[in-house]
Amino acid sequence: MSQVGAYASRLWRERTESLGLDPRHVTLLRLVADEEGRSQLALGRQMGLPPSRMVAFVDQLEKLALLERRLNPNDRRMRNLYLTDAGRATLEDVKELSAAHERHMTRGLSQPEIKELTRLLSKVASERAPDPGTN
Amino acid sequence: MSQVGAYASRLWRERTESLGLDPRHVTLLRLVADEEGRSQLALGRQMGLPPSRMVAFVDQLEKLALLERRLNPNDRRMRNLYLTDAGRATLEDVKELSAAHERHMTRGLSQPEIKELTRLLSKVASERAPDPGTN
DNA sequence: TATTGTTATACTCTATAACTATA
DNA sequence: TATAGTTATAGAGTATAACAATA
Repeated sequence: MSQVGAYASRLWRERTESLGLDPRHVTLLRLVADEEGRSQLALGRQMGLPPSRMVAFVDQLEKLALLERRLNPNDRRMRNLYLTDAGRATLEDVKELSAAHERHMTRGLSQPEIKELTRLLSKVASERAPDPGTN
Repeated sequence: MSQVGAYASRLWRERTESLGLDPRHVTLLRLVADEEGRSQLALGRQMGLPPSRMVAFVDQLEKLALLERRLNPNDRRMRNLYLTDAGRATLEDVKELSAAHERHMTRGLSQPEIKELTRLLSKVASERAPDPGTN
């Protein structure tokens, strides 16, 4: 699982680089799209990033004009994040990239095998315990 | 696949830390055990590490007295690597850790499901060109 | 006084290239 | 001159803590 996962991650990284992004940029874009207007810190917590790291990621995406910070008028300490039109367009590209990636990774499997692999991996993922355990 | 793989890698890292090692230390120990007496550079190439990085890894494992450098008498530029008795003992611990890790990751699956998952992942892995993995 | 976001700082990991000792 | 290994150095990525603005 680790080996195949590492391979999938590496290939995904290479694909995202064709958009000038890295996988975490993509994750952030997706999270912003899920619910626009959330604060930097809230998104950072969801991604497991400390506030100081979020600054850099948001800076980079804002520099690429894919998202923008807007001051929250109700609490002017907060910067809420919104996609730009370019950001939305980039997310469409990401979806194509993602579909191509999945097709590539599973190209040796039949359709039923893909379904079964997905089911088994989901089952493994659902067992995820917060505590690594003594076993 | 990426998600489950990342999770498996993180847990494996945490387990190896209980031995004061990291996953690449373990990989290096295993490679040395596979064939003792190979040179640093040869092992570094196999792990995809440049010579300067190998120095640090071997230094660390030698400091822990898990392996040792011996000058090759035929070509005194070469340092060939050998396990110590402590290194062999540690590899036994690694095997237990590894078995526990596998049991933990697959604890939600039945025995036939484990076999099927292994088969499908192997099939996916076999579709790609070999590349030095991180384990 | 607490919270959001930013900046400063230090630490780790890394690759590259200079260096040594052998060949 | 070439090769195995080492050391020096500089760059990227990171976490932590100090800081400014706002509440």
